[in-house]
Amino acid sequence: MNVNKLLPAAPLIAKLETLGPLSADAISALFNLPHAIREIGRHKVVLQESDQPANIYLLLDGCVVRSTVTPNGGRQIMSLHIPGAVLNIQNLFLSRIDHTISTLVPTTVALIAHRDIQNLLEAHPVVGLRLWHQTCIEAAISRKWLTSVGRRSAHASIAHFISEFVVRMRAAGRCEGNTCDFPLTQSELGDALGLSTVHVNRTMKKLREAGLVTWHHQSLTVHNWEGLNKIADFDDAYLELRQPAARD
Amino acid sequence: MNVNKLLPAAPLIAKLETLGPLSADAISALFNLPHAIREIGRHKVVLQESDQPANIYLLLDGCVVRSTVTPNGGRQIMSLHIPGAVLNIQNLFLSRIDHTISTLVPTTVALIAHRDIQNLLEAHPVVGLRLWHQTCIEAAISRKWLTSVGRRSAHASIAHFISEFVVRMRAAGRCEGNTCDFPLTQSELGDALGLSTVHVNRTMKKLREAGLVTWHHQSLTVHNWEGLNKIADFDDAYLELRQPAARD
DNA sequence: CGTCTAATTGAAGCATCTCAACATGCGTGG
DNA sequence: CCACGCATGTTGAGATGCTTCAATTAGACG
Repeated sequence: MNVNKLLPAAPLIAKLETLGPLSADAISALFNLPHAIREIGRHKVVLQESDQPANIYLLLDGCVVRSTVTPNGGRQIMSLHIPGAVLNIQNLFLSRIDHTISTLVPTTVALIAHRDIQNLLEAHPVVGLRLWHQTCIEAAISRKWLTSVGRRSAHASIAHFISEFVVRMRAAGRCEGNTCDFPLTQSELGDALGLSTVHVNRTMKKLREAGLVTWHHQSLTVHNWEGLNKIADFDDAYLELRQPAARD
Repeated sequence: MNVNKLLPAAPLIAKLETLGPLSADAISALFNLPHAIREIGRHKVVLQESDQPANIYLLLDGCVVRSTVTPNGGRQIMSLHIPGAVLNIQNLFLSRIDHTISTLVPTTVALIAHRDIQNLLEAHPVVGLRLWHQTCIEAAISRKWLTSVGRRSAHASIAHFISEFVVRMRAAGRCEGNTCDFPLTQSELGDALGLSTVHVNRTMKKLREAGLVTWHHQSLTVHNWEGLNKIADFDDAYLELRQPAARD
């Protein structure tokens, strides 16, 4: 554990602060968490099904997905995470994980001991509330994915995925205009949406021909945001990216 | 708000206690929450998309689902809740809800003001941790559903749904032997799994003919638990119903 | 250059859907 | 107590969105 250098917690803090204020003390406590940094290559496993990780993993840079494999060989990607995400906060409560977490691109994570997180949460309960809030937002994202996979056509499903991804990347300051990195392959996009690679390819072709998006070499550009959102039935409210919680 | 009668919190407390111990003080605080009871008929809306509920809803009896409707008229059910569930704990953080919560059968809920929950969480932080834990388990359930809808055949998908439902009902003490109430219609089961009513019907017929389950008049019996679990690829570990959290 | 991964396209098959008809059961009003 | 209506379940037949298999192209990288 590196207890001398500060934790590069800026992406996490930025994310938590979109959810509500954090005291200077809490922020300082986050920066001073003991931690180890781990660099992981592209398409490597971070945590494996049935692991009982002794640490909490904070995503600093890169991109990871949760996935499982079914007996017939199919793979389902269940969520995607960009920097600032805490990958296994559930391991504060659950001992095992029931899925695999793996990288899409070269990725950097920080490992933080359960004990240190627990101490921080006791000293700064507001951090726990922000992290719980984040858990709730991820649950909302998961529900949207379920709706895509269950009830939307391949076109709408892919359009929704792209819309959500771009909005999240923009909120994380990782989008230039209408262009951002897009770290998935067509095969991985299919695994996220319950589609075959072939069908993803054909459907993307139509979206491209309709002038909505282009996608080359891991870089994606949206040319017609409103058109894309419309066929996606996309509304970013569930991502809770702006408004301070109003209450009736 | 009824501040005189005790909140019938037994199902909630039983559920939270499967996750870890609660102090007698915390339990007493739960029983003494000010609340209002609301009885709701079958197939009624409890909370509607874009509502900003002023209360937290605790499910005391009955059964509810979260769902949304897509522009093409499809409906996706994203989760199902049995007594003991807190239906909108996310409204402690998020002002609006992005889906509809509706009853499957006649249902009783308790309404508790945000302020009273917040006070309780400040006085008994362990209750917050248990509820957060529960949020994480619901997220795990949601990931399993996504896997079913995205990558499993209709047979496996329905078998998985039934397996999970029966295990959850049993854990809640609402199962007699291999028989329990099954509050969904075939159409609703289809909406949960992204299938048409017709296909649910045909698939159920095959499961019945294979001697796995019978289902009549809202009552379901599993005749071959191992066979059902096998085609479902079902393992109940993600429901976290037994073991106290071991740690490496 | 040769090798590997990812993208692309064609063709055929099938799991699941849609449309449509009919059966069953249950609550309600006459 | 019967008749009707409505929700739910059941079955048939035809249509289709998506899959699978297979082959080819294009880029990236040592």
